[in-house]
Amino acid sequence: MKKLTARQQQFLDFIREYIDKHSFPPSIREIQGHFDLRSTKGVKDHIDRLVACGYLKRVDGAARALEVVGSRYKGDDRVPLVGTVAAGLPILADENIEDYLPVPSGPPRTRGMFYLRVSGDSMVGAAILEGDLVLVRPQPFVEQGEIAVVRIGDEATVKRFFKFSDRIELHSENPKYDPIVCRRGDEEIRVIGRVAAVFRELE
Amino acid sequence: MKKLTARQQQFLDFIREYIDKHSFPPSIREIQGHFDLRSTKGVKDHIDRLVACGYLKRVDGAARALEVVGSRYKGDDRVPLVGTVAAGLPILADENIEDYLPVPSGPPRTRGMFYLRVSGDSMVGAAILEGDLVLVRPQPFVEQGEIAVVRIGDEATVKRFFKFSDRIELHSENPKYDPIVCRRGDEEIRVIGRVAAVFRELE
DNA sequence: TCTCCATGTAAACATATGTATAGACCATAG
DNA sequence: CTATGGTCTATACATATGTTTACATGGAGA
Repeated sequence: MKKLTARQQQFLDFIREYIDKHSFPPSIREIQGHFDLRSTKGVKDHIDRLVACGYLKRVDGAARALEVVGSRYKGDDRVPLVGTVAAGLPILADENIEDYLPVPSGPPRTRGMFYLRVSGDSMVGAAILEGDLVLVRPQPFVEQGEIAVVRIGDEATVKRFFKFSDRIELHSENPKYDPIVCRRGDEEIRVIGRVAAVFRELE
Repeated sequence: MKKLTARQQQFLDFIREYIDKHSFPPSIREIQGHFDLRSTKGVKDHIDRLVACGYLKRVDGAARALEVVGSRYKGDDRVPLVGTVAAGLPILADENIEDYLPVPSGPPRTRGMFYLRVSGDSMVGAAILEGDLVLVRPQPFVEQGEIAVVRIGDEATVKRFFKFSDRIELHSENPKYDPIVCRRGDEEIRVIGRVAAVFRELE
């Protein structure tokens, strides 16, 4: 990513601040006004360069169709909160979306990710408590021992996932609960995704 | 806040989704296109009503100047990540800001709040692990037993806070560590704020 | 039934906004 | 020095976009 000149940085900063304040991007003439320019051309030049360098994206011709690259200022680092784990399916249906929440620490890819509220105390050993939100990255397989959201029959739960040649084991992180062992022919288990993060509000 | 009709809700939802996807709001004609309308008037009517009911804000006449009310889609629900607890002060200096992160579950007031990275394992019993981010709401006092960020002399730590007539006790949630007891005349303790939430990325 | 209201069509219209052409100024690298 | 690129003025133009007037439809409730 090419280095920006001081001036270019000023333009980018202004666009960011404007979006922060208004929640939509500025028009070219508004930028022009902010920098006290007599022509829109200068602004256009800067925007074109910021786009060329990858700091901005835009839709040509459309009004205020600017997007600051770098996720922090993009809308789609929000993911839906789709329901409660172990609350039965379908957990991924659109109608189940309770809210849209942002993801702290803009992760590399939020695409497709979603939050799920945890019920039960089976993962306290992993510092995941009842009521916590887990951020789920959907994927069909997880690494040995990773914390996953899995579907068992009609229910979704959070467990530590182990796969062996002849069976799958789902371990709770709570001595109160025994591992769930699943062999061929048993009720079907499907991995929904990996738990990428945990969020908890206190009180 | 007046209840919305199903149709109005659809329009609001679409605007949200559009912003999520593009990071800037749709134009009236884009909304029109999405709902397969033959006229822009219907859209205008809906937007006017959504504005009247307080679900949207907008700048009249300006292109794409829509804002979904509820802050969730506004930029300013971000709070700074200012450093690491127990890493020494000053933790609130501007120069210490490492990043700006969003707060899931749009809390009532993010104003003044900030994230702090936890070092050490003294709060594992409260499911707060090394490396977690704690969201801190600055306040000079906390309730009995609440988890607080406190400054002891030159250092900031996360502890459970108890105040008695003659002393203050700071309890770890880890049997390895004894409570810190502080009486008048001892090193000064100052409450920086209450831990309002915890965020952890796995791996 | 009649009215009201949410919803929509149709067609202009006004203006907000992006784009283009032509050229100037200036610092800096070659 | 000379060329290049970054920055900007001036002006005009094209079009994307919001606004408005007039009227139609269909369901819910008085």
